[in-house]
Amino acid sequence: MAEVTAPPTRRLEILSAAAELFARRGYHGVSIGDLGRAVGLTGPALYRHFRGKEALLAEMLLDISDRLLTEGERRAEAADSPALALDALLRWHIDFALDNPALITVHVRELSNVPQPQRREIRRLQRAYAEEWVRVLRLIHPESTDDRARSATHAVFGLLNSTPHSTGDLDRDTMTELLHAMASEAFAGAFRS
Amino acid sequence: MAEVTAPPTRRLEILSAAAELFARRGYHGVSIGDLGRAVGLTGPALYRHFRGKEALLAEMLLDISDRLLTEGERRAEAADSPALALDALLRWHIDFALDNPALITVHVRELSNVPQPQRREIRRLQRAYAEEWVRVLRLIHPESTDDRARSATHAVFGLLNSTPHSTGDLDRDTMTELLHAMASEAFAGAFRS
DNA sequence: GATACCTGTTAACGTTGATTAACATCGGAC
DNA sequence: GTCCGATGTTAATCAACGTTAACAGGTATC
Repeated sequence: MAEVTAPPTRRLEILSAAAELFARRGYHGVSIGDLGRAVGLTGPALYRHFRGKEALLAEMLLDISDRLLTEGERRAEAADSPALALDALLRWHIDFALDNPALITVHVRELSNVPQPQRREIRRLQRAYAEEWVRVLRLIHPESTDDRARSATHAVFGLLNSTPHSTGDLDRDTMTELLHAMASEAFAGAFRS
Repeated sequence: MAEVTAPPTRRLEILSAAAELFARRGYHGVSIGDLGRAVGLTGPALYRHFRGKEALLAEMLLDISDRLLTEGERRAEAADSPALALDALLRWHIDFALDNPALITVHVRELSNVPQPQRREIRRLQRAYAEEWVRVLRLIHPESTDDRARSATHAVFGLLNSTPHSTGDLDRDTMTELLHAMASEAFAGAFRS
């Protein structure tokens, strides 16, 4: 019995292919037919797995936002000091971005195409994730302000999420260390008066 | 014939409105009708000013790429030292991004929707602009590599271009100095062994 | 004051796209 | 062996979109 529902490998396969295509051509630039073809099916077959194109995008973004927030909070709270918590957030985000460049791209670009009930929830998760960074930053720099920490956080997100546009000149480990060094110093610079 | 062409104020008005809409909803998410309505016209009226939707986007991206490159090179070469040239590039890019958040967004997202003859030219300009940064960085850090400088440059572009996503919490001057400090330190961190 | 060009408009066309309907196959439960 | 749910397919529907055609007003020039 072990399993409650059959392994939904098809859904995941579709979501993965869709992320790739949405990242490359944008949500509206990809048709249901394209999506099906990418996994060896016809367009209408997708309706056996998703309510529609918007629902597919919504599920994708919800999943990303939730993973970022949940694991980010977990690692930050497991750290022994604010400085180490920031380091944990940085490493988690960098790993995620390097592992899932397409997801990061879609996450940052396509929110506006998600219909309302779920758009609000995704926004909430994204905001909560950013606020976790702000919280940790304020512990390290209590003399600063939330606004400044928030702007610095978004700037560092931009830096880390630039990964997809970097044509893989550097190997993975080098890239990880480069991004970590740049982001750390960027934060330091943000709070040096 | 005195005048070669009448002052193309309508064209500029359309381009400006289109940048705003493309940034918010994506190229395919905006119809010709939307574009016309945004400037108080009907859709087909746009064909009096542009060959079509793709041509409009192409012109927009060509103009941005050219302005970034031309003025960037001008300022970098007017500087008295590599360090000052980098500073000039930073200030130019920050000013441009804060002045034209919508253009920056479109510039970075919609290249794939430009048809081929012009897509290649835009790519060329974008690459040349990035290479100008790489060139200046290598003058400052001759012990590093082009690959590393290129990756660092793209990361800093990501940081600077995050502006549009930052909900204007900070005033313009504060934001300028924050971005400048973060980007400068990010570069420093990229080349500290 | 007729002519022509510039800049609009509305109506029509052809295509594409998301979605749904109707029908097929297949594997397991009974 | 039959029945059924899960998962596909192809054909049909309906709206939206980019583009073009046909037509109109205004201004400027001769």
